[in-house]
Amino acid sequence: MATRGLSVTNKLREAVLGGDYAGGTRLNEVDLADALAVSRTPIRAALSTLAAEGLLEYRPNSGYAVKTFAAKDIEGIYVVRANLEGLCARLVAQQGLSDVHRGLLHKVLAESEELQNVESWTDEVSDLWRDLNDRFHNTLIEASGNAHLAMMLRKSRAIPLLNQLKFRWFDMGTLARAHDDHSQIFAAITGGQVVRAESLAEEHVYRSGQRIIEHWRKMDSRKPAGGTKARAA
Amino acid sequence: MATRGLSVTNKLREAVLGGDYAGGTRLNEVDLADALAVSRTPIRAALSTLAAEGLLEYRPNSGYAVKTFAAKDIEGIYVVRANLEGLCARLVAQQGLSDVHRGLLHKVLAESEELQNVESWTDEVSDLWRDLNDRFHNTLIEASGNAHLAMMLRKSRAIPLLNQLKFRWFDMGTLARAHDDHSQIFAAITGGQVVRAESLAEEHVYRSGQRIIEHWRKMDSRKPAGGTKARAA
DNA sequence: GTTGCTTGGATTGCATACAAAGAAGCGTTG
DNA sequence: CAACGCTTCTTTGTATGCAATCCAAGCAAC
Repeated sequence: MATRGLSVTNKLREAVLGGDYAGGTRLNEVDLADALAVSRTPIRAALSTLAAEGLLEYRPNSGYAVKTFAAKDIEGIYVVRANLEGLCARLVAQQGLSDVHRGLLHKVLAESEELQNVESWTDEVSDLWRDLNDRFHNTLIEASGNAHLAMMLRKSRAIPLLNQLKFRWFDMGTLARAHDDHSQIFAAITGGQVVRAESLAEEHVYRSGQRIIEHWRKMDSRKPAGGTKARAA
Repeated sequence: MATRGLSVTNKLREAVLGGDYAGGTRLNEVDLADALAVSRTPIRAALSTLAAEGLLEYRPNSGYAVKTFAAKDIEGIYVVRANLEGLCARLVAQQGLSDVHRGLLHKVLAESEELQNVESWTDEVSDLWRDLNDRFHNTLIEASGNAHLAMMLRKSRAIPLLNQLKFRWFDMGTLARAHDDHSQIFAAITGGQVVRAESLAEEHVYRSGQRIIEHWRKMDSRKPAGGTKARAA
């Protein structure tokens, strides 16, 4: 990492996305500075950046706090994301895939296919799938060639706490369905079925959103806490 | 404004969006600090925020520069924005309008109707229309009740230099068409015509995007400059 | 003429001291 | 007992000095 500011920004972002801090946690500048062994200056730079990214909330003269997301917020985010992923698939289907991107997707699908053979859903499998899933979606985004769309989707996928939850609750059946979705989307794209690619992708994201919201609600109901103070990262 | 940091952020944002700096202009911290009569600290805060918002580009140890947008970028942004505005109209049509929002939209449309009677397209009329247009779209966004969608659309509409150009090239015919679009979208929404509302809104934005891209290309071709140094705001 | 190195100036990165705003506790007063 | 105002303490906001980095100009060697 080039500068401390960037390094801190990345560390903090990861911590927030990974769920190290509960929603609403206030982030104290000096505590963070001590914990990360830098001065307040790079900390403040990082905080302002993350606030602009929408991960933190800022109140003048009061500081930064981890943004809280109610189930309704997650719902709103997924409505948008589904739409954008649909758009993305449509664009790619229209333009066609480059050899490189086709190769990448093919590889992802092959590895996913292999993953179907494991017996049970462990945390390790969960991490493997998360990686494959990310690669699939990221490749599509890159293939769309639309930088702005890429930025929007990145923001729509960066939600505090979510990484903690993501895929932990999967089972082999859900995995099979998700993999099948990916295969179908890929087929629609290579077959130039523009409309089908769009609606498949949209539906794919929408459905996974529904599952996430469900689990988010459960988490929400058993988590009364607010305004806790942050501990060191 | 509560803090200097926020004040500077807003001033700078306005300056960038308003086209005070050419694309690629490097923003020197001490110059800005002098010009705005504050120290470098709030300037740096503002710059990092605006970079996270996507208005500036940051290079470690080298500073911030106004992001440049090629016509192709504008095209990409408008593809996304059209899709999102379509989604927004669909959501509103699904949920129905509250009395307040219906009233606001009605008022906007009435004022737009009146604006049709002016004889020629002056800068003053342009500003009036910009206000009406913003109010129409912002009201729809608010009526959607989706904060994330609102954020995405805000980002899709905040493009450096664009405010300078926007609507200046309109004529009475274009105005009539835009106003008619708004009326039809409103009618579709109040009539619960969900699909129609979506495609009308999408098409409305897409078309205006086409015009903007056209004018952007013209601007681009007669603007060879790069890397100019910033003057005081 | 071109390539590579060196050096000086300009600019950003970071730490720290001090100022100012906000929040919590405490005592007073009705 | 409640409410108000004061005080004090915590935390953020700002300025500034110094260190680190980068960039360009000049020079030397090929």
